[in-house]
Amino acid sequence: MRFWSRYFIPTLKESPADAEIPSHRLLIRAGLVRKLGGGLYTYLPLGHRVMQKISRICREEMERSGAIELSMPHIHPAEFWADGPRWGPVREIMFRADSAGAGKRGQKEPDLVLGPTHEEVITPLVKAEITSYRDLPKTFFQIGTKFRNEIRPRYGLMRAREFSMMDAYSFDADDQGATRSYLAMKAAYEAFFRRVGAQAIAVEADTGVMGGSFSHEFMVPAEVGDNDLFYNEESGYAANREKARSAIVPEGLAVAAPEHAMEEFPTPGVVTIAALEAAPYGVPADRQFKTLIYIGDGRPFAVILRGCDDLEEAKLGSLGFTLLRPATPEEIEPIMGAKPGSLGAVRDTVRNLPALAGIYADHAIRLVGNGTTGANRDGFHLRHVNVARDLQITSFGDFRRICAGEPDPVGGRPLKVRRGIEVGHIFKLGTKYSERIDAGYTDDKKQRHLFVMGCYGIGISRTLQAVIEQSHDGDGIIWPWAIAPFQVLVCLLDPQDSGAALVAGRLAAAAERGGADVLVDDRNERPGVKFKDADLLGIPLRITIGGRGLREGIVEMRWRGAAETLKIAVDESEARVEAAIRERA
RNA sequence: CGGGGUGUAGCUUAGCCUGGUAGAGCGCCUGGUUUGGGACCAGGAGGUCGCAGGUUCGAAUCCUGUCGCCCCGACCA
Repeated sequence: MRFWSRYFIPTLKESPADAEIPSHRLLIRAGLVRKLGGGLYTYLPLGHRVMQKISRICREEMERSGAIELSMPHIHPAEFWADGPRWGPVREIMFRADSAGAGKRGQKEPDLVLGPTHEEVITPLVKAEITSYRDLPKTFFQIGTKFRNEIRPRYGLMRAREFSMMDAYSFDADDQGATRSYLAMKAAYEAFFRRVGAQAIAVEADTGVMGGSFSHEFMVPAEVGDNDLFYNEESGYAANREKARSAIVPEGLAVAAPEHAMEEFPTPGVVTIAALEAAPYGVPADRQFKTLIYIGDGRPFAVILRGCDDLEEAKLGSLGFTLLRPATPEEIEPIMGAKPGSLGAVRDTVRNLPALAGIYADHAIRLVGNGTTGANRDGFHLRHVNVARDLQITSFGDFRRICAGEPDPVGGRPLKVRRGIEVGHIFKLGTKYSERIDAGYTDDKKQRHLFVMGCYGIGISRTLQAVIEQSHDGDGIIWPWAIAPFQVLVCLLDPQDSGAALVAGRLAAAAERGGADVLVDDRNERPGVKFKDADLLGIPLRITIGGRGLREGIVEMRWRGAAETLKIAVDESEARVEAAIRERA
């Protein structure tokens, strides 16, 4: 039981100017956090309590799933990262942790870095400590601080540079085992998000820089989220934008037969899809082939899409490149023979075909069949180009960005789209990390194999804010019972009245017997101030004790977010409060 | 890193265009009156106007640079 007058809950009437979204404003106004710098926050006592509760529930669910808790350093020798498979892309967001010293070593490669996650630390550990199939499988987890020099911290705890994360790593003997570990973790995640009161849904996700074979993201639907989720409730399909597929191209659709002989025609100055759509050409965008040149790990390659489609860059990851960027016009011209705007992938028109690592076509171009594309000659295009007869294609794949309304790939129902906050992510990694550092075990036939790994993360601090974003009203936060900083607020309107204070003490004790964390507002403030603060803090159950009620022999009980106030007789109030709490908890 | 914005008291801000003693509300301190939805009165403390240069008799205000922060883009838990 804590007394507000002796605790520390600095609430604010007005929002700080730099908080834009409701959850960020409420974090600050309700006295949960204060900003130290961009993406850096102090957890005040209330915020700290919520973090502790979320962490505890997370720990319980991880342990229930069989995962084993440990704790790794935050500071890592940089060589562990340099030896790992993703140093190149990841180092850009890593802080260096070298001696502040006299600034003498600033330009050198770092000796020490701050951990953004721990695959590069735990894989060598397991390599050294686990050598037999008898010790598998194992899943380890920890809950702690991560450091990422995000290019753009945002929205308070939503994307911070220092944040709290639960990270877990599974090691299995084989692929089936890894899938079992993955599914166990997925179930643990679902239980965790349910318990903390977050309405998170699992969606298929891209594996990104993490690599690996498949993955799910856990998303809290919210307008302020920066992920697009495509879904259909009836079919149960859900995926994020990077991964989402649609069934606009029927299975096994045959490419239309050629209709005419291909022919070149002049298109002076036409370098966009839109210009070719316009008079005098009048070629609809969905009858055009768009040819894009990218550089993947230093090698150029081409992607063909319908003119009306956009490339979903993340989907290029399926081609196996780790560093991707669009090619520059200077890089393109010597290879293709033309500048962007006149490119095509028609056989024999590419000037230096061997320079291309491949020509990858989106399935949807089969819907076009015969269309128009660039001639690899500035100012000329080709019409009556047939996908099968004329285009030089290495392989087909899914590269386009899908749109809401397209049929979902499971049942063909229209896909809907909404925004979401990513609060958790699970990856089936495979052997990407174990192979890199040759981490493996010996089986019962004395054969050596690589560990098949999975890795898993839950943003603890981000979950905190996502819950607020999902559960608030115009007056303040509405905490789910399980993670509320306090579950019961005893609102003592006349702290000077010893009779009222006595009742308050008894009710607070009763609430604690019921299993609640109790805060007593014993401040010398006017009732209006206390009520406003109570709503702002969002403690689930408020018990109000005031002179007016006591004269009638009653106290009041009100659930945050509920419209009605329950009046209960003082004599039965202790039993009623205790019972109400037991029922809720 | 590109684009846009912003920096004045603990918080929210006015003043800046058109240079001339830095103002308000909240919060805080003292006293009094109040006390069921952010009270009222009286008094008070608190600001080298982000920082550094420059222009000027004079700069919060104009110019240059720099730093911080916020928002939009690519990335992430």
